[in-house]
Amino acid sequence: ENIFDRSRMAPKTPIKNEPIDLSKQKGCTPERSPITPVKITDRPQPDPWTPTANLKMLVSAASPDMRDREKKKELFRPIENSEQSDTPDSLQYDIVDDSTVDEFEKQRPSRKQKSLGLLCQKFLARYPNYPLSTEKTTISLDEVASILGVERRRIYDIVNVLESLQLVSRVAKNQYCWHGRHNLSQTLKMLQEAGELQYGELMTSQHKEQDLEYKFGEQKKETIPDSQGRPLLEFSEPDCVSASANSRKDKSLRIMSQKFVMLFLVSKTKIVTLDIAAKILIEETQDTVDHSKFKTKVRRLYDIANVLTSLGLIKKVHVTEERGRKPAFKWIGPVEFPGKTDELRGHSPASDPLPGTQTGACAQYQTSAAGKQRFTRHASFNSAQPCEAARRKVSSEPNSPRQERQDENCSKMINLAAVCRQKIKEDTGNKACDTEMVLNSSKNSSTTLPFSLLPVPGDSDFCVNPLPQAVFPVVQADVPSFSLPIGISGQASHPSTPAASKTENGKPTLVPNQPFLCFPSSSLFMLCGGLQENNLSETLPASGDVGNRSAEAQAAVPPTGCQKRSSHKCSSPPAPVDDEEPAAKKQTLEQSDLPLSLVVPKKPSESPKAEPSPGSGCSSGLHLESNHLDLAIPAAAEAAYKESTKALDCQEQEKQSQNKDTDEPPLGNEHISKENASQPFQPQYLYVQPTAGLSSFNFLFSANQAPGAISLAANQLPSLSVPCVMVPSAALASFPLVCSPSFTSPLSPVPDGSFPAAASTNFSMSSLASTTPVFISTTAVVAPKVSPAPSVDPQQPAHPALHLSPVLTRSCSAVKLDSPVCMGHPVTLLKLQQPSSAPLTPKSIRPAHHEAFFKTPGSLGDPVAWKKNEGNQTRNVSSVQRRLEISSTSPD
DNA sequence: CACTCCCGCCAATTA
DNA sequence: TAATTGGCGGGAGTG
Repeated sequence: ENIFDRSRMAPKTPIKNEPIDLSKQKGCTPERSPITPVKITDRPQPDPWTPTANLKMLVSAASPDMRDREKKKELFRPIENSEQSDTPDSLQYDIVDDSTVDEFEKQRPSRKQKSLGLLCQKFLARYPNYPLSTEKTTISLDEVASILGVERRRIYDIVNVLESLQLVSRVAKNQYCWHGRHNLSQTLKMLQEAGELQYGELMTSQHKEQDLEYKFGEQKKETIPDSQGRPLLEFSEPDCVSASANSRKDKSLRIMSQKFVMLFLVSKTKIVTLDIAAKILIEETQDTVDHSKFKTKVRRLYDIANVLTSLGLIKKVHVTEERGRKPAFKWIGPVEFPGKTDELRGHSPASDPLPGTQTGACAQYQTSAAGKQRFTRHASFNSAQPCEAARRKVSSEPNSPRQERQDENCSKMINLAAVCRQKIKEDTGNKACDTEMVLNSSKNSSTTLPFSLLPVPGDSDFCVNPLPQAVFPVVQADVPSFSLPIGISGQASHPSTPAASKTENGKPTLVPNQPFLCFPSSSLFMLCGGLQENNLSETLPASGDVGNRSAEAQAAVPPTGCQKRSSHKCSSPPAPVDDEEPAAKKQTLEQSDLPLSLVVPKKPSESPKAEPSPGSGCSSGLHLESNHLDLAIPAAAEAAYKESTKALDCQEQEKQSQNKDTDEPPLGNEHISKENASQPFQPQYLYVQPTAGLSSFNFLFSANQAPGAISLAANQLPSLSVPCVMVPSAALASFPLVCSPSFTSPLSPVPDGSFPAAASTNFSMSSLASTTPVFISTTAVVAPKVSPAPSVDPQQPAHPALHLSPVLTRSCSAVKLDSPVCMGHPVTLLKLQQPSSAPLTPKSIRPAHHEAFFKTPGSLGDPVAWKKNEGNQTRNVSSVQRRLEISSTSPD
């Protein structure tokens, strides 16, 4: 807290605060004291206060509340860090730009600033995603409310949702216990299972449910009506545990939240429209859907969605239907929880080896709850009973579990990697689609998008689960080597890591090299893989210019990357919320916290770091900035990181990287890789987050040069000359991997023409802007068609429009063979319009700032500070990145 | 105008 | 009874 506060503080202080400070301090932020107004540079007087502002000041002076709000605003900025904040030491970075931006914002607190999503981010920023087992953080509602400058009511909104996912649990009045995401995957799994039971039926029976959902929400209702309500309820009802009191609670936001999440997990497409969700959630009301009630439900869903978005579990999208476009949310969190892991199973309380597992969750729950309370209401999982038992049993503290969890995470990650690999292989073998399908198969026969299914790595958690089946939609095996976050890969290589052992479950076959990367959807990542080593079938080293560029980019990036976000400076904003927002609104990222290691800012602004190779189209264009390998795995990674790192070299790397941050720009990867030993050189991919404009596409650029290294399946991607692959975000989400195929001449026109300059790496997205969806397949380009009206027939696999058009699907299977990757653009490209690099926003325009950021704002001054907390740094970075993006995007 | 969703009243629960 | 929670919906901000 303190941390950001400072930064915040500083800035604001000058103006409003001063008068206020006194008062503020009292309650809110004591922390401030330490603050030194570091960068205030700008902060200056902010802005001319508008009359309103003045008024506010006065008011605030008079009323504490106002002050609080003010604070919020202020804090607001800092918040971005939030995620990472837990480790907060280094925070400074923000400062720099803030001034400009902040001021604006400050001045007129737009509604957005007050949004629940933002608030949630701030909230999340305060706590580590993967808290150490030992530490248990308790959250005081009052405290948080005051710190964040909001009314307590709002905190409840956030906490209730978090509670539904077991990120927190209520310990006592006004007291919540922060668990972090350790249990998230388990929780999700439980929800998924519950969801299948409840909703699944529908689905299975009706297959389409989802289709319907997105397609026709209403119709669906009909079909499902009965089933829906009831089953859902069950789940929702905690009763199992102790239903006792629920009246009110039943409706509670938390239950709604769980149901909402269940819908995503059950959904094939992973896309749920608001109205459908509302209808489903109204359950009982099915019949009489009051309009008002519906409206209310929708409002609540927005609340929930905002929180989930902040967690990086979903993102806003629009589904275009016949009727028009509807707001919808897409699940970008982990998708498959292969149940397998023991833990996941969860049900068996006793069995769990790890506390972390469900049981663990339960335990925590209990523990936290131990005292008493509400868990009854909370636990809505069906499994509750077991849980209870478990809980009771488990009185053990959460802590221990946590640690284990972390380990688990690591292992999980590893597993994932393994899985991924396998998948890849499989995919390669067949169509990825198929595999996916299979995986998913459970539910949908319909071809959903192949990719959609994939587990997304939003968080490490996701990764965590061993996906037995997990398939990566990835194209082919191409790259077998995704480098996972280093840690992982490293681990893989090093047996020593415990994780590895654990991982086993998923697949024994972990290959060291094989790392996978999970991308959080939002940002750009560089992935390092040992391409060379492996041959990525797909990844072609882009030999050509592209390659070079990419290489350059790599070089540039890596270094930065190496720094990892730790270097915050690099900060490429990970598509922080804002960015996306423009497009989809935001993912906010939860991920942010994650270690996205390689996040690249989309914005072209300049890549601060990269610059050395300014030319490199990629870098320049994309801005890749920082990034680091780790990234791949998101949050988990972090956790894993820490621990694993130790085991591995990661730490060292990080540190080094950190150290280097500033210094070494290029080569980060190498360093890392070396350290890892596992891979000398990792091919890197850059994943570019969809910018606002491009929301739908994701690009992956191969960074590596190594040309020959990759042997694609010969043909696989031949067609694409472009080094980059665009993937529809949707697809991407599902896929962890994307490979850039070849190098080919840069300029070679892309079929679609979509990438004019593909070669150059600079995408001019503009071309893309055209709504036409572009598919890039090695072999063929498929024109996606939108099939708006899916055949209702359940049998037919009509895909929801959203997903790839059926064609794709098919094509995938068909085509895919050839091309490793199927790129479908999901639905229509809604947001492509802007090229990522696109128009800089005014803010973005200013290079100076960015650089500053990158350089590290706060840090500029002292890198050292940063270094202190490595872990933190990462986070910080991310935050920074976000920030950047935000700034850049915001204008939009 | 539609979509979002902030705000905060006020009831249900708890302490 | 007071405080804490949190449902709920008016209505404002955005696009």
